[in-house]
Amino acid sequence: MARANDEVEALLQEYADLIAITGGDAFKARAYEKAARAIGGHPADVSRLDAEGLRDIPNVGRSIADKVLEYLHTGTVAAVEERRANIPAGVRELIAIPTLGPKKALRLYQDLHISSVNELAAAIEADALHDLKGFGPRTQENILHGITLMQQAGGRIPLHLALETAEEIVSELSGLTGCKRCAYAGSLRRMRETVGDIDVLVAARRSAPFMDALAALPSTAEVIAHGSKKTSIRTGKGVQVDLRVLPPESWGAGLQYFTGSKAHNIRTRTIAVRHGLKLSEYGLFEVESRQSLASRSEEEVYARLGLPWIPPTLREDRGEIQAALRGELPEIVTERDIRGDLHTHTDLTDGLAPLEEMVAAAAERGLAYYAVTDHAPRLYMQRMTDEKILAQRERVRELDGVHHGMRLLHGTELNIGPEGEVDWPDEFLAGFDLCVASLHSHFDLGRKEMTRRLVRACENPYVHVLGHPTTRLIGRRPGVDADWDEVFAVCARAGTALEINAQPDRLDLCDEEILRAKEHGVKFAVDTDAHSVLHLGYLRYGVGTAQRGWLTRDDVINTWPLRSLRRFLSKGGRSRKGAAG
DNA sequence: GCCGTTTTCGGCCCGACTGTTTTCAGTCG
Repeated sequence: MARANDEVEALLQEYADLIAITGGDAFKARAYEKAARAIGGHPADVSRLDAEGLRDIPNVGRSIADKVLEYLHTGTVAAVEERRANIPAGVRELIAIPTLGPKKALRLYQDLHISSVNELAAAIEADALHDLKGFGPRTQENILHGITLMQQAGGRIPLHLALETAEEIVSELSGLTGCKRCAYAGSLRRMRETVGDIDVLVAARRSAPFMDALAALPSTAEVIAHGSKKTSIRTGKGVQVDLRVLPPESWGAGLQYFTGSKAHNIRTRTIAVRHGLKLSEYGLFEVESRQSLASRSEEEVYARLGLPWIPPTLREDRGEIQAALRGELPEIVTERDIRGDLHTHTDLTDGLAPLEEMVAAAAERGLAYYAVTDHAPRLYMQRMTDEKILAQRERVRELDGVHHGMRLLHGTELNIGPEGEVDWPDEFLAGFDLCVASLHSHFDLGRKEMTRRLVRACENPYVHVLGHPTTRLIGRRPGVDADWDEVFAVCARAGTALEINAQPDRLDLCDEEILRAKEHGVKFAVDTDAHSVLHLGYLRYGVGTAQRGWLTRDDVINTWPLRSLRRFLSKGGRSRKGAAG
């Protein structure tokens, strides 16, 4: 089951969208948006809260608390249903298209009765928009481009949604009698940034109970196929799940086979053939005698092929087989290796939780150090001032070491201006323990200007980490265009770390860029960019991405002991920056 | 619709960019 908080968040967000589309009070729409975000990021389960408990959540007042209770008791909210009756669901989908907001969506619906993304694309193709006010050629071009972007992600689910769904199902099926093993496989196990469908494997003698259980789960909206070897369902959120039940003795071979990738498996099967063997999802066999040589565990299968066990995040045929044969597989970084988080927010800017709560939650997770990096003034909407951030620093110093001895660093997330300049003069920047610098505007400079801009920011002696370097949003916005090899080289030289932002819609840098950057000798920081306590749990997605980029502990500065990290942050004494090369 | 307080209502995330509008509306971060 999805968390009730997530369902409520989605419902309130929908209501906010519907208010905006129907031209309702913009502040009211924003109030619902804020409440949606607050509930989504609230650590406690809203389905266990009463009216009073709900109203204790910031930005939730009487009206919204009542609606939440109504939803939890009846499954619907009358006010939302009313608005839904007036606006087809497809109209709301339109505002997911970048550059197309509620106003344009309403105009398209009212004037041309367009109520789906496909209808809109067709209308543009047919030049049906030429008389519509506010829809000039550039606007139409931008809309088409936005639709293309959406469709490129098309059908693929973001990693975190897939992982949450998979874990729920694995947990359900693991509890059934006769279940020897249960795990998810496929691209999800390899931690790809998006996932086409979820593969779940069960090792058991009898398959029927598991097939039936999957089909009967409350989250199952549709049964696509229901057989004895394989059952496929689609969840209410549109995620396809394939379940396969294997005999226990085939577990390892099956897990290896269904984890993929296809290219990796072709390699392993080729090695098998070369040994006169055959590798399938049922085991590794001698061709002549058809005798099974290995199948119970992945380790056994790989070992019989003359290979060490290869972590799933490396199984992309990017040289991992060759490295394994040479005995040179990297010891990839794990979540346990991460000692600190170097990019996080509080409610001083756009985070949801106060400093105290973020710090306490981080300490609970066992971190040894933690950097607070709220937004700098030039992200105007955050209204940061010198006074506010200095007051925060005081408080950070007071809290340093208070929770489980966790050490605190006071930092900020600077904005990289069009020329590569950042907020605040050097004297002021010198007061921070750590500065992340990120792009938040001017995403469409030419490659040359963008490269120069990033290079200048990374050469800044007060910038320690380049935050979400490409600034892509998966399925919504491509990364900025720059000569990344040059940027990476500069980062390596200047001692500026590249962030691997763990927010599941960012995962920025991505795996392939990490591999390239690593070639240049860059260091990395795997950060959650947490805006709520729950986001601290996103670390796993960042670590998965780092693994896919073959990173080891040495490559990732926030696996280091604090003393080593501080040495890195001093950037060779700052003035001598770059000299150590 | 929420919040804070100045208990009864005014202010709320501000500014920039884009495209098309001819003076600004819509969208975004």
